[in-house]
Amino acid sequence: MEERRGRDVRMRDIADAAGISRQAVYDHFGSQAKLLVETTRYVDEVKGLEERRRRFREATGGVERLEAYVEFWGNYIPDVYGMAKALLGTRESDEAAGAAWDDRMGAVRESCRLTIEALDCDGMLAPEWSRDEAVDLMWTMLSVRNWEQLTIECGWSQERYVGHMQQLLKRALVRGSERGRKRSGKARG
Amino acid sequence: MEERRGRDVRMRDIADAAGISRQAVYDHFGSQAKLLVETTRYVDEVKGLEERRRRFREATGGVERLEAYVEFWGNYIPDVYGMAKALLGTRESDEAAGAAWDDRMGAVRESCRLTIEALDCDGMLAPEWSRDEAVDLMWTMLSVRNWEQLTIECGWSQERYVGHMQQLLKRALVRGSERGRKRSGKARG
DNA sequence: GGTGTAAATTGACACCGTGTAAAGTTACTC
DNA sequence: GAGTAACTTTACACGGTGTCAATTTACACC
Repeated sequence: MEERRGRDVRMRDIADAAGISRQAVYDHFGSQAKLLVETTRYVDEVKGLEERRRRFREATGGVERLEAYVEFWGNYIPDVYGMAKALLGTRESDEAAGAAWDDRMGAVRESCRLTIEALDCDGMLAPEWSRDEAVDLMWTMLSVRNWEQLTIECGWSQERYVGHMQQLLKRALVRGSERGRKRSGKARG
Repeated sequence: MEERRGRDVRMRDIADAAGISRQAVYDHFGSQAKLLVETTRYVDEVKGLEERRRRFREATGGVERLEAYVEFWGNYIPDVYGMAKALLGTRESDEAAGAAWDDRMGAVRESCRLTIEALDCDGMLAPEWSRDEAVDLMWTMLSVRNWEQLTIECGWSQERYVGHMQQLLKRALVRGSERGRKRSGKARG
């Protein structure tokens, strides 16, 4: 899936790639949707989702948290893009795949909520945003589709994507939007 | 398509809705993709795309242009959402549908380019953005997917969507991001 | 070696969607 | 009444998912 970027996820192709019969795939996973859901879980484990997320949670201040989360999630997307694309593809047609995707996106949203709350507690949430709306916006900006469009279609590098997203969200959501700083990503203690 | 928001665009359903046989649909349009492309054109006509676009082009200054375009496009999306969704669905599997979509999105991108250039000519493009990157960003922010997520999934009203998008893009892209103003949308002269 | 069992294979098939083909019907025109 | 265009009906090819049943392979245990 990663190689083919989510295209050609026919059960036939998967079976061939795995060197087993199509039927064996069904014996193991039951259906395409279930296979995708399972694989998503597996990939999260292999790619160390929890380990990475932990680093983000260490950040306490609102702005740091925002920067940390954009960096974490923005750099996680490319690792799971193929999977995500495949899931997205079956989302419309399959209940289970849809639920799995929504679940994932719910987790992202939850992290956005934590970030916005931290920001608000610091008194740094720009006054024209309600918490909920700020969460909605941050969550939407960080969608896989947007990452796809900016990096794959527009050709942005991963660093540019993360940097611009951090900057954009700070400008949009942080009170007094610190205009002076260029990047404040990882070079801080 | 509008009623069902792009789902169930099987040829069977379309034929039934039109009260004709499935075969007749093929006789008229040749294929699903062609039907979608034709319908897109038709909808543009009915919904007065050109007429609406003209109003946007009247704006001259960079910032006005940005506001006008976000208002124009942001308010156009809901009128064509069902169509867009259907096109998006077949985009992956069909060449022609993909081309039609890319063509549409290319037009949006072009308008974004005009806007950013106007902004730059006014000396109002924030210094950390290159023209190309600013276009990429504006174009991505205005994607149908983002509109879908914010309005349909998050429940934003159309006015909120347009207002926040204008504000967000101004803050992100305009030098000195005018923080004072609340909305400057449709109360134009 | 012989038996039992679990995993995998093979091939057939149902179902659904797109798209094609051909024969027949309806209705309108000259 | 002949011709023609639009439409219907029926059948079918193709590719994808998912199911089923019979069979083979491999391994463990006595």
